[in-house]
Amino acid sequence: MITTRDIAERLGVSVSTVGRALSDDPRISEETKFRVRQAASEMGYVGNRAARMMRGASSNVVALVIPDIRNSFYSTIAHQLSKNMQAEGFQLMLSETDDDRMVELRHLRELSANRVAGVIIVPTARPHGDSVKLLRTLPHLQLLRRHPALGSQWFGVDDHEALRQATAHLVELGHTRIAYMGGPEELPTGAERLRGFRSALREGGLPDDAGRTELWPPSSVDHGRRATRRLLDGPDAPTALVLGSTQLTLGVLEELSEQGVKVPGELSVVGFGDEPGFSWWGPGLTTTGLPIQEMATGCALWLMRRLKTKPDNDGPYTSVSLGSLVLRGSTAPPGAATTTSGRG
Amino acid sequence: MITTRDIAERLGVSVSTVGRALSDDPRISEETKFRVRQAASEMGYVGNRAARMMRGASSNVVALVIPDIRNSFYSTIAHQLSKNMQAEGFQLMLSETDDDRMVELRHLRELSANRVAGVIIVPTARPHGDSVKLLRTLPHLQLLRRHPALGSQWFGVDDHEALRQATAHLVELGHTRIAYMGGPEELPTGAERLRGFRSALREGGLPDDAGRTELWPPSSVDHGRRATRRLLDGPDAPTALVLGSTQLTLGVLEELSEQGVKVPGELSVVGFGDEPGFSWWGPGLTTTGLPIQEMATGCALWLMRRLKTKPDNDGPYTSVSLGSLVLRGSTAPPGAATTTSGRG
DNA sequence: ATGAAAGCGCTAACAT
DNA sequence: ATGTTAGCGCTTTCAT
Repeated sequence: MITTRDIAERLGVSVSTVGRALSDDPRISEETKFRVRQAASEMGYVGNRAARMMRGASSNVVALVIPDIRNSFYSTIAHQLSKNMQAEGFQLMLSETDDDRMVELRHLRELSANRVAGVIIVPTARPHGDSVKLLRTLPHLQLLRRHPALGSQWFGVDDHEALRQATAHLVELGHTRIAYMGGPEELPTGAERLRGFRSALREGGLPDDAGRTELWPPSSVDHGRRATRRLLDGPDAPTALVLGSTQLTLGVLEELSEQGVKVPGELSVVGFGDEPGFSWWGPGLTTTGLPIQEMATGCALWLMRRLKTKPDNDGPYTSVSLGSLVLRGSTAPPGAATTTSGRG
Repeated sequence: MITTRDIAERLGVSVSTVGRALSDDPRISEETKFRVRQAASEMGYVGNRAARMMRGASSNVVALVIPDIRNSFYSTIAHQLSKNMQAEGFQLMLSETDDDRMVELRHLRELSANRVAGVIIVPTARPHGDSVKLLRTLPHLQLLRRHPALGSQWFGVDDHEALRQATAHLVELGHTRIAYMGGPEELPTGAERLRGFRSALREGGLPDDAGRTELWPPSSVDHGRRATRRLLDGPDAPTALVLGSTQLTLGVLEELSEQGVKVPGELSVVGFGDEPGFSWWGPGLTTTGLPIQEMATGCALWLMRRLKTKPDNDGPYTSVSLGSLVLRGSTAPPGAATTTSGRG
């Protein structure tokens, strides 16, 4: 690897001259600057950031700590962050936790050892004590999920309201046996969504046992399929289903298609998130659309600004985005005209 | 930030003793080791990787350079890499190029400045000369696409064979007016897939003008929709359509659904890749399934091994995975029984 | 306008 | 069993 010293020797000048020339220091003559830049380019010189960091320069890496990049929720976020950071000269580190607190801790240790400039994290349900400590020494920001121990800077969506709306839609249609299927209640998002579901039932004047709930840790496609089978096979099957997880929604849709369940005839369904295939599933899936793109962009811009201003702005900050119900064909009054979701 | 020196001072020992104790050097007494580890833990010491790198240690970061993480193709790869690297103590850097060679170059400059341990890259069509130079100094590996200037270590799929099979399936069904829609021909993958399509036509004894082709840079959902409209509105519309891009496939499916085109009655369709919604689209999408998961895992393992063995193994290496046609309901002989793909 | 030298945090060779 | 010292590549005083 070429160093400033190599350039200096070749040109018969000192390393400091080379360093100054490369950083366009006004004290260096234009001619020398030219020769240095020329040589640097010819020799393929690339500055060593590790050395710069030892001299106090900060890293240009921001880490994104999430459960699983395959979830299009998170890949959208990663893309938006990457795009916005690229403009400011930052690089994105990707750390997947698989919702395992020990994996999360290992990643945070590495990130800290690498002295990353900042961390954007979707924390696990109960982060390890050491993770909490590590984050205290790193500029960070919580995304979607919010754990009180991890500080008060958070970007997310109004999960309660999102599920309240989704459920209210079904209540208004006249459903009285509504099932909810969402992620684990131990996650702040899971808990809020469930609360939103229950609020809507209550506001609709429905008894508490009108709602049947299935919480699935981890919320995966497979679990969605299994829970759907249980729901359909069980006694007093519901006439409507609201979802509180994109992965579960994917599983539910697959299973309903396969079993040829008539939607919305036999069952009305409100999904969560808005994936590519949702619009063409059966009669079109009515679903809770979330402005993750905007949220991620806001998050990136906010962090960039924070990192660029010296005085470590640790003050609390909260940004809540609102979801909105996307009405398509998968919801109707109970016992309405039947459209099949399967392919016969 | 706590340094070994801080620990040394607090314990009244030298920095080397601290360093040795932390690296479990046999020369240090158990008692000292214990006291050092205790202090380190209490004080929240985290080693500084930048400093270690200056002493010759190599980075534990591997970069993945891809066009767009939202493409589930790439997010699957990122996940698989991340998972396999995690086990070996490596971190994943994510660099999105948006298929822009200048963005690609900027990323490679940063990665080089950060002295990443390795790079896994899906190169743009014509990488910048400087990108080529930079990659010569970094252990790297091409993925999916293969550019001769970037070395001869490559993991990918047999694009030619994949499209030959997909097209042959339609030829066997008796189609004689088959359209192909794929990514830009300037990409190695785009060129190979197109060649595969043409090979199948030729082998099926069809005249060259039996195939109509639409190549779309960049291959995006939107372009897929537009190209579909052109195809349907144009004269002598084809009776079958083969795709050579997942993003285009998504666009095509949306458009066909919306326009209520009867599949496979009016049009037989073979998609590319196998996304969640493909199985429940209309009559179920017949598509080219690709073993990206296996490919990514192989790629990760290979790179890990290469990085862990000192003698820089620069020898050529190629791994070609084979796709396989997933038969569902979207293909049938021309003019066969009609099933609607729309909902209306 | 340029050079010499110190020091960032760590490790390894060389003393005790 | 532990201490001293040099040096990795760079920036930044402090000379000249």
